Parts: sequence; C-alpha cells; structure tokens
Amino acid sequence: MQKKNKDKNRAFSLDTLRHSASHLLAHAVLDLFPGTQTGIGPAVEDGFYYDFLREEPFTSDDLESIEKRMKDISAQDTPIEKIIFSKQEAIEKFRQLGQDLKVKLIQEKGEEEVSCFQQGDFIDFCLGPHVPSTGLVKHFKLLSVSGAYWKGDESGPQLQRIYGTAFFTKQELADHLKMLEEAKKRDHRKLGPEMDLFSTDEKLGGGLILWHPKGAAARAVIEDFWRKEHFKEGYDLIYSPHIAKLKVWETSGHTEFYDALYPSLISDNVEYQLKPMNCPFHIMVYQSSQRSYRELPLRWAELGTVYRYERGGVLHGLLRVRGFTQDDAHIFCRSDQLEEEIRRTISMALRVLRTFGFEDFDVYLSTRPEKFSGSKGDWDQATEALKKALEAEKINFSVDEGEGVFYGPKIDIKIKDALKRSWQCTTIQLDFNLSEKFDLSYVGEDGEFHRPFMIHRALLGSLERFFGILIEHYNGNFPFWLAPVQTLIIPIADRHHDYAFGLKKELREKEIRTEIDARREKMGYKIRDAEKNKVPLILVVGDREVESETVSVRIHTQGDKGAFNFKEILAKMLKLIKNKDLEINL
RNA sequence: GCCAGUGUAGCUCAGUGGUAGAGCAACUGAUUCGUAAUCAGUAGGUCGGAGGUUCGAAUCCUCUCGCUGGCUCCA
Repeated sequence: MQKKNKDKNRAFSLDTLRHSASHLLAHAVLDLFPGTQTGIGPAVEDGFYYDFLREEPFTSDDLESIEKRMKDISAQDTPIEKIIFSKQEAIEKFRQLGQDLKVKLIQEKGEEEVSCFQQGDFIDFCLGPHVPSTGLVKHFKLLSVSGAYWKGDESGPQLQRIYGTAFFTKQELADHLKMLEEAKKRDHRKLGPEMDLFSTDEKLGGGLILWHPKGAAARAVIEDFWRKEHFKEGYDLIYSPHIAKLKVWETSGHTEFYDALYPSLISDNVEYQLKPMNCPFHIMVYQSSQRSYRELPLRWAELGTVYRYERGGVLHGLLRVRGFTQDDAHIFCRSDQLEEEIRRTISMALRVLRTFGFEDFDVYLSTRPEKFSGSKGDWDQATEALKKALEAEKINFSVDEGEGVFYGPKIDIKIKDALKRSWQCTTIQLDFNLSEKFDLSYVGEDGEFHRPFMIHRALLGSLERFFGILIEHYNGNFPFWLAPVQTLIIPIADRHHDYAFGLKKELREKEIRTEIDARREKMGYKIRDAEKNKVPLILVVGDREVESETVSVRIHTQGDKGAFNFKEILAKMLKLIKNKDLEINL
C-alpha cells in the first residue's frame, strides 16, 4: 500500500498530498471557527486527519461547511511556503495566535531552527513536505469526526479529530468512496444477522456472540479443516477448562499485568478466574510429567474459548468481542529446533490462509522492546531464528524494530481481503516470560535441566474474528465447501416432492448441507429467496427432471446452467468440497 | 472508560407535544406454477429501559443500556 504512494509523474507523494489536505482542513476550520486550537494533522493509511481543541462539538453540518471552505481555499490556489523561525520566534508566533498546543509541541520537538509552513493567513508548525500550492489539493472528502486524546493520553484533554481522504484524481477519490460504500454493504454486522449466521443481544451482554445453526455449520467446517491440518502437521489436540484458581493467574502474572481480566468468582472460599488465555493450561499439561529432550518438540493445539473484559467502546461485531475462541497452539522445543518449528508454522499458516482464499500477505517481524523479560541472549537467538525461518521460506517481511511484546519477539501475518483491507490473523510469538514464571524444563542429553523455548501461535486469530473477515471477504458468497447451506432443492409443484426429498436424503448422506424449499410458492419466488440467501447451488426439479432423473442447476450469481444428471452433479459437488475450490465451474 | 452520534414491528424506514404508520418478512386461505417477488386476508410495537416536565411525551429534560464512528487497547 505504502509503496504505491510514489507516483513518478508527480513531484510529490500521495502522503504529501494528504498531509497538505490536512493543512487545508485546519486552515478552513480556523477560518470558520476562530479560537479553535489545532493539534496534529498527519496523513494516514487511507487519508488524513487533524485534531482540534474546541468547546463546541463539530456537527455533520459543520463538516459540510468546512469541506466547502476547503474547496474555496483550494480554488484560490494560495502558495504554500516553508518558513524557518528560531525556536523562540516560533513559540512567540504561535503564542500570539493563541495556539497553545502548538507552543507545547514546539517546546518539546522544536530544534534550534523550527520549520513552519504557511498558506495565506494559516501557518502550521510542520516538517513538511507539502505540495507547492493549495490548488493542487483538489480531490478530497471529509468523512467523520470523533474524539481523540492529546498524544493518546487518556488523562490528557480530549480533542476532536476530523477524518478525511484525498487523492490525486477525481476518479481515484470516487473509487475509494465507492469502496467504502461496498465495505458498508458487506459489513459482517449487517450480513451476519441477515443471513442468519449469528446474532448479538443486549439482554446477553455486549461482545457475546450467538452462533446460529448456519453460522455454526460454517464454523464446524472451519474447525474440522483446522483439526485435520494440525494432525497432518504433527500437532496433538488438548482441551482445557474455562476457569482455574486465581493462583494460576498470579503465577502467570496475569493478575498483575493483564488489564482485561473479568472479576474472579468465589466458590467454597476459593477464588477462580475466567480464562483470558490458554497458555497456563498448556503449560500445566507440559508440567504434568518430567519432559525429556527426546520428546521435543511438543505441539499442542486447542480451540480455546477465552473471555476478556474489553472496554465498551471497542466492541465491534465479530471482530472485537468479549468471549471468543482462539485457534491456539503452543510449541515447546529445544533451541536447535526453534528455527525449523518457526519455519513450519509460517508455512502452515500461509497454506491454511490460502485455502480460505487469501492471497496477499504482509509479514512483520517485531523485535525486542525497551522493557522486556528474559535474557538478551535468548532474545537475540530467537530473533535470529525467526529471521532465518522467514528467509528460508522466502517471505518478504518488514522489521518492526522494538515493537515486540515484552515477553518475546514475534511474527505477525496480515491478510488482505477482497477490498484490499488489511487484517491481522496469524501471530507467532516466543514467550520467555511464562517459561520462566512456570519454571519450564526438560532433561537434556547431558542429564541437566534445560529451559525449553515456548512458542505461542494462532493462525486464524480467533474463530469469531476470522469468520467476520470471511463474511466480508466473500460478501457472504462463501465458496461451496464453506457455505452454511450448500445446496437448496426447489421442487416446482407438490408432485415433485417425493423426488426432491429423495435427492435431499442422498445429498445429506454424502454430507452435503442440503435444504429443500417445499413451500407452496412459485418457483420464481423460491429462487429469489435462495439467491438472497446466497446459496451457492440451487437444484430445481419439475416434471422433466423427475422423468429423466436429472436436476436443473442454478449457480448463485451465475444463473441457470441447465439440466445435469444427478449422479454427475453429485460427483462435481464432492470434488468441489474435496478441492476446496473457491469458484464453481461446471 | 472517554468524545460524538444513534435507538419506533423480525428487517428497512415514516411519524417533532394531542388516539402509533407503511413496505417487506411472518401467519391464514386460495393458487400447483419452469429460473430473482401470485392474490386476498390476519396478526404483530407499554416507540431500548427507568425517572422527570406537562392536562397530555415516540417527540422536551435527566440517568441508564445497546449500537455506530473514533481514541486507548487488542485475537
């Protein structure tokens, strides 16, 4: 994404354009709402924003008038000029303008010489670069306004952030806005309940998901596939309980450092804790006997349901919930096995994700942060192993220096969906903290105790989240092998029911998720209904089909495909499932 | 949690101080039909919840819950 920002035909990048657009926004706001203080206004992934401090909230009407004012300023084509002040001059300048936030920024970040950019009577403390004049920022749109903390600090003042986007051409802007609209249409929070896949209910509580039969059917397919893949990769499955004595979580450090814990439950004067993670349980399985170097690596997987108290404001459909099932696994291995285990995990993750129809990946390696647990030596060795594993798999990755979690370096894989949006799914993390806290060990060849490496990994992330991503990726049009209802049989009249029910029985025996629409409705009505429900394959049966033991096949979004011999179409369906084909081609 | 917005029938929405409405879906009846909507009828809401103002509240106010866009955090 970022790389596409460079456009050789232009003197400036898309980021520069958007940064200038954010100045245009601030300029317009100060024109229309004098006395407003400006915070910061950078370009971001899909556009730009600017933060403002103002008593009155901005309304959507305000947004419109601000956008109009921005267009006016753009039309004036005012030159944008860089001005260098001494730090003291700059502070004085912004103090006079009443821009106290800017004064603070300059005091903190300003060097001897302070760079500012001016367009007309608007001036901003800014490193740049910017486009040469406001007229070059033509194709933009303000999108939303929301709250944001000054420097992300919750105890600090809250500002109002106005988001917008900008592009080089009218067409690109229109395309982007169209994409946003498309994203809205295929929002899993809309499609999910519409397709009867899942629901939420305020009587239940926020962030808790009810999987309806159809959603559960798709989930079962995902889980079955997941288990088989793990079996092939040499994993064993384990199951663990949903609660454990508080002591376990004290040992793991969760009670002290993890802020999403639900309050503990007390039973027989003992405190129990709902689990926010599966790791301690897997560790306890490890510790249930003395481990030898000969046993390693141990690969244990679990679809483990965890509960985390997420703050109300962050809950979001299936993507951010309070109860969810991680496709979790822990690998315990020796140091000489580390690289190989990482390599296998990466390759497995990509294989699994590709099967679900994802082709574009961004891979990140995060290294040691300032505060960390474990030894530097272990970190260095592990980070090197992760790097080598990525290289061995010939994977392009970027290094997020110092962005690792405190307990170990990690590899994250983000997938790009059909709308080119990025989602983090796979995470592969070394954990030096828990292996120490629980004092994990194995007996080595030398008869001494050694500390194993512990790898924590999830491929899909969580089933809830992944399902949400799948719904949006496919716009609800799941590939045949994943579809909740794979086939719908539509008998034209009552006299075709015997034949239709016979087909249903046969299909179900072959484990094809089949339904029958035996309502006394016209065929056209039933077809419309089936198409709305996004059933991939519709089998219409009437006199002709009963007579010739055929079915008329209709493929979702493709239309009528004509008559097929039933055995023939059954074989094709089984093949679609076996191959996990993403498209139906008859 | 914070800022802002929002909540009327299963769904999409109308109704801004004076007796709660439409379309679709559901249900009943008729229709037995060839590739995206057959016709007619019936039922369905203490207007998210609680409190208040008022002769009178879906409508105004307060609190609260859910949802939406973000911040922060994260699978």
